Amino acid sequence: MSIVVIITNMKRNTQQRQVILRLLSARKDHPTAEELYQEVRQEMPRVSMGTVYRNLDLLARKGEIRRIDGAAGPSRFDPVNDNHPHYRCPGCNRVFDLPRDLSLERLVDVPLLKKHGFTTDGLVLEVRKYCDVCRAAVS
Amino acid sequence: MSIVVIITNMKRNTQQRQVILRLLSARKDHPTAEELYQEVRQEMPRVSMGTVYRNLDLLARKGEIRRIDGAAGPSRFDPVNDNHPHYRCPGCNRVFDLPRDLSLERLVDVPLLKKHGFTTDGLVLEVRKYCDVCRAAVS
DNA sequence: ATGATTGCAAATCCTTTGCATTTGA
DNA sequence: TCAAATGCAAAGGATTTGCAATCAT
Repeated sequence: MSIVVIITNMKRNTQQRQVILRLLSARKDHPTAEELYQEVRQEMPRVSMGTVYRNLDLLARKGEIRRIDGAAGPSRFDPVNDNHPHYRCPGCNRVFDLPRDLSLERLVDVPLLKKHGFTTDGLVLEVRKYCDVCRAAVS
Repeated sequence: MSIVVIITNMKRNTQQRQVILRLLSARKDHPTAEELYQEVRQEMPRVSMGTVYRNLDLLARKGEIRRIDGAAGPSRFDPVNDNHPHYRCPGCNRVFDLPRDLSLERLVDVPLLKKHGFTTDGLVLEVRKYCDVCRAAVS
């Protein structure tokens, strides 16, 4: 049994935070912090990268936006060059293969994707689950 | 029309390369370069991080292993906090939403995942396709 | 008033790279 | 032999952080 308390203070609705959120929301693609910084700078020339990063992180942890990068932290490597799906342990952040019966083809409608012109090559599917070690640690 | 030539020299089967590949293959999880480096160092104390990185990169580009990190490059942010799937353009590396009719539920067998204890929260599904801008540029 | 947030700069983390030396084919 | 690959150390890009000043409540 474990109780997780997420402390996400965000007590002030600053100019910077509003502008960052507004500009991010106005975009159809999904910009990097740097790209957003350049845009924010147009209307707030004195804003700093630190502020952009801090706010994006805060908003993401509060659940108002989402950070999209399979990778939390450094790159990981798989000896098998294949599109098989992975899961990441929220505890230790390590990555593992899904059990063999949960193959990509069984989990994902690959033909439908192909019909729409998306390549299944380089496909990324990552889900989450506590690994055995971390599960044991909290029980 | 564009012809892509991938030049991946790898003319020598060095001690370092063999050890790196053997140790990576022996693992069930998917280690970072740093984790692998620590392991390689046990049997090759003089190996350098540069060599580990260079070999992992070489092996990945040759297709013998796979680099797994949704993120090529810096983090990207999505104003919608939601599990919707994305595609990445191989040309400009930007990230976009899939068309609405390709919803997560339509593409992925979420119930099957849940039945196996995987959380669909924080799920990452990323496919590839050239964006309109890059498609126009090569045609 | 006062504590959250900022700008700034330095620090940190991960990764790549230049170069002289070593080594596998 | 001799280019590929290494070790080392320095550079690079992305992100975080310490701190004094500022600003929202």
